[in-house]
Amino acid sequence: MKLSQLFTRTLREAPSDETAANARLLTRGGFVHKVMAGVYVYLPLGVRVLEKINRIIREEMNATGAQELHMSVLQNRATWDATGRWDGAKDVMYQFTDAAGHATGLGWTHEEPLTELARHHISSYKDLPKAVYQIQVKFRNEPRAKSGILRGREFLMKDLYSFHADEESLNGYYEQVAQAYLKIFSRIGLPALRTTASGGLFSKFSDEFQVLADVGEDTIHHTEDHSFVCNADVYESLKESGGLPDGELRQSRAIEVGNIFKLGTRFSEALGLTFTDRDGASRPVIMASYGIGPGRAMGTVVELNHDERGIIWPASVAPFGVHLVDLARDGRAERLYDELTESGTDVLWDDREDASAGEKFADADLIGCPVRLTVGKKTEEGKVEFQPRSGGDAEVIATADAVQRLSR
RNA sequence: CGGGCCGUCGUAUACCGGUAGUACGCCUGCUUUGGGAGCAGGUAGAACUGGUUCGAUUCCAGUCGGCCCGACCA
Repeated sequence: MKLSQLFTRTLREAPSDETAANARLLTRGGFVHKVMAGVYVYLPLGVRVLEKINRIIREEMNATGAQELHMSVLQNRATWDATGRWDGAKDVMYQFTDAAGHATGLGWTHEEPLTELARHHISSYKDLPKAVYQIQVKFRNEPRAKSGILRGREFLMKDLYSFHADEESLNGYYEQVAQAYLKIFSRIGLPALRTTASGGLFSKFSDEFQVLADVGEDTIHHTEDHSFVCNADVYESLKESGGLPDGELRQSRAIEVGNIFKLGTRFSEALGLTFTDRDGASRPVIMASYGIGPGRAMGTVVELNHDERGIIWPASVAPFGVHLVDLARDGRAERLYDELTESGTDVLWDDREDASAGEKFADADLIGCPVRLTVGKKTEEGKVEFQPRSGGDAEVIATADAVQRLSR
């Protein structure tokens, strides 16, 4: 990608009304654009990051045997009346009447429509277990959007739903997904803590995945080594029942990047999702749901990985692997760009004629690709300056070595 | 939804009851190129409505909008 062709440009200063680091840096770098409170456009650079996050999620979800589908955003009232949640959700769900007079809503979660859908495809114990997921936009009329892209009214969610004939199957898959979640966050570069939370519907507890950060809106209690972590909802009841480990627990703010939840038969019973068991009896399907917010994960990565000059993306989710600063504009950078591209490395080539060296370096720091390569008049023929964004000394190496190092 | 702060060119800011200025951006020309270049010229702005006033961008009220704290967040 040539920087001269990029749709967006960077801003020298952040909008004065944004205080969250993720909003300030993502806006300055041209990753996102705020339309209104809690509603952000993802610009080309932002989409590249999101797509890398989503690819990781898909790989790990597919590895559990789950299959991707794509639900509708428009939902009808009848589905929601089956569980009584049409009225119950009226504060959070965008509801309206369409031109034909039908009560319609925008999806803020998909348990009801997904359960209804599953009735068409699950009717026997032989059809179980099954798991499907989507990466979809969700709408929630949040009373207070906040913290840049961390809490919006329109946001992406990966939601996975699993269907089981018995609890043993449910518990086994639930644990499998918990492990997949830890793997996903690790690959994204987020040190997520599996956190005991209130169970709500079916089981005593659910699991949240929390990343320590001061901008987080959750409070968690944990041992120093994080071998035990619980959220504020269950802290008191664990304390009363002696469920806490010995010793002093720390209290920290954290961002919830994922949540997994056993639903039991709440939705299957309400919507008539049953299966016929071996003995011929009709039983409700046992369900669980599992969510990750890819946009929130992206914002969390920025919160954890930046300095005063800009973002420092982990290689796994960086918009480009390499930011190639071309100060010489004599064809050498272009040859390097071609070589790197052919070897499978994503390169953002700053080929601008009218930008100063300082501006190019500043933009490279701001956009935050993990490696900056510089070709300038000072650079010897056949050499290139290699500078990791995360810090450390710049080194001048042969272009061939740079290509080899980056293609690994 | 309660509380607080705030709305001035695209962005960041200044000033002022009477003419809206600066920097960056953007456009033109020339000169520049290893840490946000220089010169010259140009472009573009007071959220909306009402009130006070001879006169309001400025003061007052309402509306709309943004941020922060809290409540809320299957």
